[in-house]
This record gives sequence, structure tokens and C-alpha cells, in this order.
Amino acid sequence: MPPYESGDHPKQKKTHPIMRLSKLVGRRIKETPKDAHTPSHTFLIRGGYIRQVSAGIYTLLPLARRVTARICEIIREEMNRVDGQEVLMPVVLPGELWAESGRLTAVGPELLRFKDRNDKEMLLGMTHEEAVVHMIRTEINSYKQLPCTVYQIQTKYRDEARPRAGLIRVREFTMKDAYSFHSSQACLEEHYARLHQAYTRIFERVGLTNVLSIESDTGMMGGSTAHEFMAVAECGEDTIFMSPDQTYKANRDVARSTYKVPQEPLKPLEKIHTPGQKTIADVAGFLNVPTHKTGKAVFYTAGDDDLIFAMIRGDLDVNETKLKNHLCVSDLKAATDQQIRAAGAEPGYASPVALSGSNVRLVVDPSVKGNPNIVVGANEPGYHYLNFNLERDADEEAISLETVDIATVRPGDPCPVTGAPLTAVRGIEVGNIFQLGTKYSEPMACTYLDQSGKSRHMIMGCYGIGVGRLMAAIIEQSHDEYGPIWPAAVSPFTMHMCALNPKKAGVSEAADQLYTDLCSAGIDVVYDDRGDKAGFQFNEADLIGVPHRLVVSPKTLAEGQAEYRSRDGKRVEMISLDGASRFVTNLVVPVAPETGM
RNA sequence: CGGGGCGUGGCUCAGUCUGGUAGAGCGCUGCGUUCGGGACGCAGAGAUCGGAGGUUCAAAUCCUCUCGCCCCGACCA
Repeated sequence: MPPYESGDHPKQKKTHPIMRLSKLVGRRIKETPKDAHTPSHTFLIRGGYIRQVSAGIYTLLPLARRVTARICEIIREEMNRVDGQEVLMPVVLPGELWAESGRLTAVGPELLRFKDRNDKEMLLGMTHEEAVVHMIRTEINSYKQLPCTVYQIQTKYRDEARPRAGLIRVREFTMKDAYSFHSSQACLEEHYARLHQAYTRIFERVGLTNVLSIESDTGMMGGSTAHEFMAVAECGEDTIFMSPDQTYKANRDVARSTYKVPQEPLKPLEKIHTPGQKTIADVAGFLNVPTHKTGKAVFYTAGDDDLIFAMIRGDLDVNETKLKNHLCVSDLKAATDQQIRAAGAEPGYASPVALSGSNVRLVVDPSVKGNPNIVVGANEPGYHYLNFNLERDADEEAISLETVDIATVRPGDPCPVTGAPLTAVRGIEVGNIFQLGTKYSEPMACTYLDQSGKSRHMIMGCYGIGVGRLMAAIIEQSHDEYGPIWPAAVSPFTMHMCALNPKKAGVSEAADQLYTDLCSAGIDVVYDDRGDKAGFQFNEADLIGVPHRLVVSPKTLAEGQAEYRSRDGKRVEMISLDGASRFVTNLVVPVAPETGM
């Protein structure tokens, strides 16, 4: 290779990306790999988009990289429109930074930690609050610089216990994460609303057709208000409850319902012999009462603290996420029989009645609180109480008693807003937004001086989108039995061109010419120049999933034409080769992004 | 972390129960014939059967240990 002349930098050379299928890295696979069980996983593998390297760790081949690049461009445009500034923070972070926020110890094995050569504790970033605070607290120190929003598109690593379904749940992934900094809660809330709109636009523009914005659990991120954006899909891991008119939508972990309590006169507490009846179903059957007239006792331990006695209506189940959030603990374990007995309760016959004096934390769901005359255990093997009434019969002097919603909502339960029966759908979490408040700025001393010269903690928001997961979600919502049907905005190519029988007179010349014309017109074309049988080429085209296809063959060439077909099969027509460039250009008039907010 | 399943050419699998020198289809290379919804013929290349021990004259196959991957659950910004 001769040295470059002065001014002849390689970057300045016009490069022609390889768009011939004969040269594209990544082959199509005819058979479904045994590991693939969902449409997106199957087609990403079969179409030559991704390859697994390890559990939850994938290589993106050129086709997938083209898709994610287009997704990232849309995200960038929308983030820039809400005043985001792109940055890039490290993947490898020092443990000490996470010690500042407390998450070094608070986060479990999901955080991958390791030592560097100097025996210093390091970690792979699973999210970047600490890193961004480290950046902002040194760059921003005046109210005049607020609000400010930065974002990055960066690799994250989470040591997931169980990766699954291809790109839906992985260990290493690319994420767009944004962080905003404010001097007031009102400013945060205003910006949060703007980001909510930006997210809605992003998911529309990438071609998702069914995305729900729902109330979500704030989990380990902390903070108060949070929303998740859920792409509705069968293979989704999350369950969303919503009212038929969608005025109420919430993740199962925060979904509420209203359980009516009957009005009836209180009857006297009565102990009754119930030998061997330890489960709700047993007791209800034995005493011939409906399960919703019983009380269920569930015991947990949190850390090394006292026993948690969760009490809920017999037909309902405790939602452990709700309970954890109420107790502000991250690990909740089912208590052992010994622990239950040590607290003065009897497994299978546990009761809040005779717990006096024991160090039990009693958490009662509202479904029990006003519910009159229910059946509960008697803290004595083989005995229950009839006509238990919480306010009257639980000894509030001796035990702490909290009433808080800890129920798991079921499909058909009444909506807390409209009262209509809630329905459940499955969804893939493609994005989320959080109002963090000062959860990180306080412990990490991220402050600014306000107008009066007083030092204050910045108020933060954070906003994430999983890029690879988004690509998979798009396939989940747009595919047929043959492959993906890419929305034009994110398709790896605009046009898929086939040359049938290229050795026949003039075909390959005409196809090459068309390919060149389209490329010159700025169209992203992938050209199947391999000369395989028609059916083979068509099946591969479907498996790649480009929304438009042109075919040149001896048959079409005889008429000076090419055949156009849309991937969804809704449009098929012959076009003249002369006017092909114009036809295609008209076909793919880009959807201009909306302007303004 | 509990429960289940699977590791045999690049891919999908058979062979394992009942030990006897490793197979098929797809894919790949070459030649020829075909050519509008996954063509055909001929000739080839390619696997120390996940790994390590052990039993045996002989191990893909039996035993022990181990690693990896998938699924269900638990967990999960």
C-alpha cells in the first residue's frame, strides 16, 4: 500500500458499503435453532442478524448493526430535541464511586465486580447514576447552569441470573441512558413530562405499534414517580393490568384494586376445632365459608430483623414487591416454621389474635382491615377463630400494626379508578423514566449554589431505553411466518433487489445497472447477486425482512421492467427499469420528524 | 438459587437403554444440468462425540466429577 498523499486521508475517501448479498457477513439459516423460542429470537438468528457468544451475550452482525444504528439515530434526534447533550461514560468504574452512593453493597450479584492489577475493586456499569453524578458535580455548580440533561448510548453489563429469549433479556447490552439535573421538583416534573413525550415519539418512529406507558415500581433505582414503556408482546416478561378504556395501566408490581368489604354486624369471636385444616382451601371447605371470608397469614423475614406477619384476605396473594417497598428492604425470605413458632405463632393456624408481646411486625392488607367476621387461625394447632374483626380482636397495644396495600391484583379485579374489571397483557419493557429526586445527589454531594448563594442538592431524573431489546420488540410486533417485516424507519436496507437467472442474456447487466442507479440515487439497497433459484432468493429476502423488493429476471427484462413487491405482500406491480429510481424514491419518502414540542 | 432438559462436522438431529473402529439432512468446495417461492446429478472437504478421571480387550454409549447452554420458577435500573 502506498503511503497516503498529503491531504489524502483515508477518512475522506468515498467508501462504498458492501451491499451485495454475496459479500454480506452473516448467513441465513433454514432451520430454527433449538435455542430460539420466540419470533424475534428465531428471526434474528435465522436471518443472520445476531449470534450468541455466551449466555445473554451476543454479537451483532452487519444487518443487526444497521438496524440498531438507525434506532440510535432516531433516539439521538429525539434526545437532542429535548435539550439532551450526548456524552460517553466508562463501562468500567471504580468501586469507590459506587461506595459513595451505597450501591456497592446494596446491589447484589447482578453487579459484576472484579479487581484490577493493583487489587483495586472495579465493576462493570449496569447503569450510570454514579458516573454521571461524578461528572456533573464537577462541571455544574451554579443554578445558572441548570437544568441540564446528558445522555449516552453505551454498553451496560448486568450479571443476570437467567438471560432468556435472545435479545429480550441479556447480560451485556446497549442502552441509551439519560440523566437530568434540576434546581426544583417542579422543573424535574416539567422535564419528565417532556421526556415522556419524547419517548412516545421514539417508539412511534421506530415503528412499534402498541406501546403502553404505565406506572411502575421504582425498584433499586429509588425515587418516587416512575413509568415504564411496555411493548405489548406475548413473550414479554412483565404483566400489565389495565382498565378496558386504558385510563388505568400499571405493572403488576404496583397495580392496585379496590376490594369491597361487606357491611354486616360484628359477631362474637368464637374458637372452633379445625383438625388438619391448614390451608385456606381446607379451612374454607371445612367450615363452608367462601375464601374471601378468611384471612391468610404469610410470614417473612427481612434481613436479620424481626418476623414480618403479612395478613391478607384468603383468596388474595401477597405481592412481595409491594411488601418489600413498604418495608424498605431488598431481600424478603419466607420464614421457617421454627421462626414462626419462636414468635409465638403456629404455622398453619397463625393468628394476629394471641400474638401479644411478641416482636412481630404485622402488615395488614386493606382487604382484611374492615372485613367483618372472617376466619383466621387461633395460634393453636387444630383451631381457628370465627368472626375475627381486625380492629376489635388484634391486640394493637402489643404489636405494631400497619395497614398497607400488599395484594397481587388478579385479572377481573375492579380497576381502582373506573371500577371496571382489569385485564392483563404481557409486555416487553423497552424504556423507563424515573424521578430520582436527591437519591444520588445527596449521598454523593452533587450540589450547586442557588440565587442566594446557598448550597443545594440537585434534583435528578433518569431515562433509559434498551436498544437491542427495542430491536427485538419491533420484530415481536411486526413479523409473519417467514421473517421480520421491518418498519421502513429502522430496516437495515430500504430495498432488496433480486436478479433471477443472472446468466441469461442481459439480466445481470440490467440488474447491476439498476443496483448502481439506486445506489446513486441514495437508496440503501441490498442486492442478491448470487444467482440462486427464485424461491431460495425470495425466502431469504423474506427472512431479512426489508420492506420493499425489486426483481429483475429474463421475464421482466423482456418488457424492460422489474417487479416490485412490498414485504407485506399488499402491493405488487411491474415498473419500468428506466423509471425505477424515481419509483423507489417516491416509494420511500421519509417521514419527516415532527417539529417542535 | 431450586426444578427439568440438552451437549455428537457450521446448523438441525439419529446413534447412548442393550459397549465392538461415527451417521443422515441442510450448509460448504469443484464440475455439469436446471432456473419465478428453499432444484438435481457426480466428485469432495469437514467431528479425537463439551472436558477430566475411572471401569473394560474395547467407551459417543457404563460410573464419578466437572464445564457449558436452554426451559420453568425465584431474582431483576
